[in-house]
Amino acid sequence: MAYTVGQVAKSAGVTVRTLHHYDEIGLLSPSGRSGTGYRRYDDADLERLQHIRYYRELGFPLEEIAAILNDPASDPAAHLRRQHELLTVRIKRLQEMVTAIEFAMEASKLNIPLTPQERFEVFGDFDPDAHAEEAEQRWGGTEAYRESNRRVSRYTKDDWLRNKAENEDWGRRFVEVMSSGAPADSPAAMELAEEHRQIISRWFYECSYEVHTGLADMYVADERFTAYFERIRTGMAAYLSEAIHANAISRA
Amino acid sequence: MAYTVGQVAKSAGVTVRTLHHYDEIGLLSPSGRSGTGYRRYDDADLERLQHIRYYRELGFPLEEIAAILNDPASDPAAHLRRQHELLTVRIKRLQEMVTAIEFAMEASKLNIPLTPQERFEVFGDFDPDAHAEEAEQRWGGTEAYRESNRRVSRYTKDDWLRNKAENEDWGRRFVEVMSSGAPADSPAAMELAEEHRQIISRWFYECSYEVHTGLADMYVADERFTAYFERIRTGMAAYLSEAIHANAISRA
DNA sequence: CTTGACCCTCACGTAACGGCAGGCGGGAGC
DNA sequence: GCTCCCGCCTGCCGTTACGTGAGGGTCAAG
Repeated sequence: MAYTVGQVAKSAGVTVRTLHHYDEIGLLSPSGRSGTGYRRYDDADLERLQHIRYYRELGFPLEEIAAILNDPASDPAAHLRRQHELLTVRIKRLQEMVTAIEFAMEASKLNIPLTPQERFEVFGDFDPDAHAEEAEQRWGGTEAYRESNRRVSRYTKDDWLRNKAENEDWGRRFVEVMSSGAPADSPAAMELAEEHRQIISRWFYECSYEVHTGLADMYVADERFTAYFERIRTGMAAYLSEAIHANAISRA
Repeated sequence: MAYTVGQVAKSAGVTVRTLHHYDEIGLLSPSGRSGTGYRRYDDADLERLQHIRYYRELGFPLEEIAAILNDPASDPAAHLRRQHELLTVRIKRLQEMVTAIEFAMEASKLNIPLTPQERFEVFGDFDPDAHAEEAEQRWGGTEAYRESNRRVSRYTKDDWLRNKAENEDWGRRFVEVMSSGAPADSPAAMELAEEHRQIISRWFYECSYEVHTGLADMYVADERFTAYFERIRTGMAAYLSEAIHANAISRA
């Protein structure tokens, strides 16, 4: 039931220095000391540290965390509730960022210029004068980044040409199906919609049916995307959008 | 097509000082200056800033961002792909944190002690010696936090007593249904499972059917949770779990 | 031609630790 | 009982990513 700094640091995923720092500023002082001055943490200290870690992950400054944790009005359960709420808000925000990236990616693929607002919309929508920053240290050393780095750098100039060719080939065949008079929910059109989805998944990002229909909506909702497809073939934006929706429904 | 620092700062959601800083360290130098020395940013600068903001949000140190962006091997599209991937990884991690909170909340509700590993599991699973930190500044000023604060602090001692009473009342009625011999997928049992879900939603966090079945699984998978329910009534853990699952299926 | 909002360059301040120096403590192996 | 290495201690200076003025030009609207 009593732990040393090293043990606490290891299990909580922080450094000893961090625990020293928390002690210095009075955010987390161990409940006791050994005869020789060693810090001794108990289970209550660990619970407090758990809350500290979560609030830190959510971006709160230490001073504020101290204020929140020392507030006698909110017990441990209240903190868990608040953390749960803040986490879900945050997840929502990251999901919006993902959507924004997908939008930017489509725009970049189709050579459509973005306005400043569109580029930064997702950053500027909470408090007009308080914006969110983040400084997650040493992410560069994590698996996720290395993996991403490996994948991204695998694309060579050659790959790009192949991707372009694949896209153009798909476009030709899609126009053919359109011209044949087959409806947008015909097997042939749906098959090409599915191929469209798989091309995105292969070259860009895992494109679920949900994400795919999101793109479809974008194609008809945003006039620049619409214009891009209309230049290829009149009515293509709506037709493609419908085919994507039909495909998503039939595969679900 | 040319913007001043102030305009860029406003639309990108950063301060002028930040842009000055990026200029100083050579991360983002405006493409030109006016005759009187004013910084002039163009669209390419904005695109670069967009990438900087996303990488920052993902926690990369500025130096590394500079290295990534100056790498001739990866074009803008490659950055978007990488950001998309990193964001989804991050979302997954936050979702794991949410689950961990739900676990901790149930444990706290039922007075079950957690081991250090369980408290910090979610923090310690990437690189054994490189952990993720975050310092999103001024979150304390955002809407999300204030809202959360308002909600959490609304609970008074009185509320807690009411919550406890509500829970006990539910428990009594649940045991009654069990004793009546009705199967776990009977309307009566399912009705009480639904009520269980709504009590959680009302008092703790929005508990979807998915989250609810997650809890149900926990009740039978973790012996401490099982033991808690078994002390109330033999077979209750499995019965409750089954009722929750049946309820979720029938409502979906 | 003034005035207020906006821009410039220093330059010091801050938060949350990282990292090292210099020194004590402790337990396991001889 | 001694040694040896690892873990703990307390300073203390360094770093990142800006914040926050100070002191002084600039630009457009009235």
